[in-house]
Amino acid sequence: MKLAAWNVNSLKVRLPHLLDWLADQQPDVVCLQETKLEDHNFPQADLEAAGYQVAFAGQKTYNGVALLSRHPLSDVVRGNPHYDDPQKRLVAATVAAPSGPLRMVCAYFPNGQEVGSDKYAYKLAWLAALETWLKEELAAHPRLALAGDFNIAPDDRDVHNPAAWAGKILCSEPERAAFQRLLGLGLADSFRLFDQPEKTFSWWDYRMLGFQKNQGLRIDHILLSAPLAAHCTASLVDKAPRKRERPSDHAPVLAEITE
DNA sequence: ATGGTGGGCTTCCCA
Repeated sequence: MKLAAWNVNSLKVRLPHLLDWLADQQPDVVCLQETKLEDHNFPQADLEAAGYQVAFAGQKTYNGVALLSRHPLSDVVRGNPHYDDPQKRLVAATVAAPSGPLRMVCAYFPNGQEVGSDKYAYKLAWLAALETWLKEELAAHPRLALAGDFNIAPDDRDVHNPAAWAGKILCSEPERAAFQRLLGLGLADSFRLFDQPEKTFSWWDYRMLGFQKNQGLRIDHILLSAPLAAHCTASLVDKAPRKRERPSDHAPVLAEITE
């Protein structure tokens, strides 16, 4: 089983990249963020033709998430039942994986813009509500994965220049504490289950030649509940799509789980 | 401290 998460920064623009990447990698489940499409514009036929069932929650201009699965999807939930949010950031579904049902939660965490701003307060409130909901989801679904753009670099290892980013948005202590609370629910950061190359990131600013200089952050994650983490055999960032022309500013992340 | 780039119902907002 190959699970993936990718912030595509406009599915309309990135659909060709996504279709190429699906053909290359053949992931079983993919969580997409920043689709920026209303539901009636979602490219369902193209993705079904590529072999994927889809579930999505989108809106115009901003946000938008989608789940793709080669196995049947059921029990789709859009948004957090504990947090009435006009911003489309969450979609969850149960995947009928060969090894048994897998609860997949696709998330686009708020960016927060700047520590102390209104958007930062929203981010922290959203994180608290996510924790409340996930506790219930985990109780109901022991085999659960939370994947997406967390907009949190959990550790200084996940930051190209920790001194410059210290206390800043995506790296602040309250954000990192919220990430640790998610782990405290019984989730593991799949990437850190393995030895990893230093300076592995998943997002690079379009500006200042960020990618060329590898000035990035690791903010896209796949968290696994214990029964899944126990069977995880690999977790990595696939930088290849970020090297293409007109790329998303994020690279896809992957986790493999033995059947 | 600023600004660089990119996407979007664009002349600003969000990342």
